[in-house]
This record gives sequence, C-alpha cells and structure tokens, in this order.
Amino acid sequence: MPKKISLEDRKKQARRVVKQLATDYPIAECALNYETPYQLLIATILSAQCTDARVNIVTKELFAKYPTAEDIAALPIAKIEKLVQTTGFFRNKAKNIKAASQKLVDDYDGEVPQDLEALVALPGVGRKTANVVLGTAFDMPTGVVVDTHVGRLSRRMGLTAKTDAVKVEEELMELLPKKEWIQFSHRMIHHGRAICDARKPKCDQCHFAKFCPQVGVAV
DNA sequence: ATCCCGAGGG
DNA sequence: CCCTCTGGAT
Repeated sequence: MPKKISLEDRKKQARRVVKQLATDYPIAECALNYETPYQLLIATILSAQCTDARVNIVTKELFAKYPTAEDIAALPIAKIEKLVQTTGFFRNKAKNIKAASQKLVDDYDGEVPQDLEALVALPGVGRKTANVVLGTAFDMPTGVVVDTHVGRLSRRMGLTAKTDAVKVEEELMELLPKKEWIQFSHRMIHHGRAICDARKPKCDQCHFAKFCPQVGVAV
C-alpha cells in the first residue's frame, strides 16, 4: 500500500512533473491516426487493451474502406469483427462500433456530439474515450484522460495513491490547471510507453528520476 | 507469465 | 465491488 501523501506535496510534485513533461515532450499529440473526430472515436474504442501501433495498423485499412459512421453502420457485424480482430476484444468492439455508428447516424446526422453525456451514452464509449475525443478532436477538455499509463505513472510519481481510474482523474483535476489536462495525458502516455513502462521502467534514462519516489523500488 | 491509450454487466 | 471479453507483444 502506498503511503498517504499530503495535498501540498502532491501539488508541488505535479508542478515538477508538468515542467519535466514539457521539457521532454515538447510536442504533445495523440499517437492514434485519424482524419476526423469520428475516426478518433473509433480508434479510441479499439485501443482498449491494445497497443496504439496495432490500432493504427487496423484503422489504416478500416478507414480507407469505411471512413464514415454511415459506412460502418451499414457493415455486417461479421465483417467488422474480421477487420478489428487483431486488436483483441473483437466481438465486443465490433458490436459497439456498429451500434455507436448507427446511433450517430440516427441521432446526430453522422457527426460526433461535442458533449460528454452524449458521448458516454454511445455503446462502448466510457469516460476515458469521451475525454480523449473531446480534448483531442474538439479541444474541449472535460477531464483528464486516465488510461493504464496515466494511472501507473501518476501513482509511481506520487501524484495519487488511488487505483480506480475515476478517483485518479478527480485527484489529477485538483492538481492540474485545466489548460494542462490534455497535454498532460498525452505526454504521460508517451513517457509511459518510452521510458516508464509497466514491466521494466528505464529509470537510468528517466529525467523524472531525480524527483520520483519510485526509482529503484519494485512497483 | 504479464501487459497493452476500457467498458459493460452482475 | 467483482468478473468477462481477446489477440499481440515482450
């Protein structure tokens, strides 16, 4: 169990982290490939328990043939399953992608609504996916994207002790100014993939090591 | 064997 | 709260 950290300490630590993130990752962008908000929505649904590199391989073919909500809503489930098979959870993802696309066609003229409640009401779209779409495609941050990387790094760096993603998000929203939310998530994800990975974090190469409480500690 | 830009259902 | 869904990568 991680020990409890004071709010003041966590705020101070958050400022260090934000500063180092900006230094190490001046360009904070989404690693998923997409041309439209709809495509980002689909790519983000596919990214569950899958690497972004794998998602990009799958969406390259998917979006070339079926770029819009109308296109995917019209596809048979079996066809979608085959297209997204290598991203894992393919039956759930295929069903959700078709149903969400159909709902977009029916209720929003095939466009993606710029509203958290409306997004979360789409099949297969939870808080994490909705935050990604609103923050990245529409530049309308409604929260901090907390995926497996953001959660893991936030715990290792002493920003939170929570494991539940919603609670981690609440604590990060307390620590970070709203204008930092989007870049923070993208940069933390980059750092999580490149240096601070789950199995063997490269602490010897990590610029955060000088203020990271987890350096040299089994995580 | 463990983890990857989760969400839905019980 | 828990469990389930899944292939790919290391």
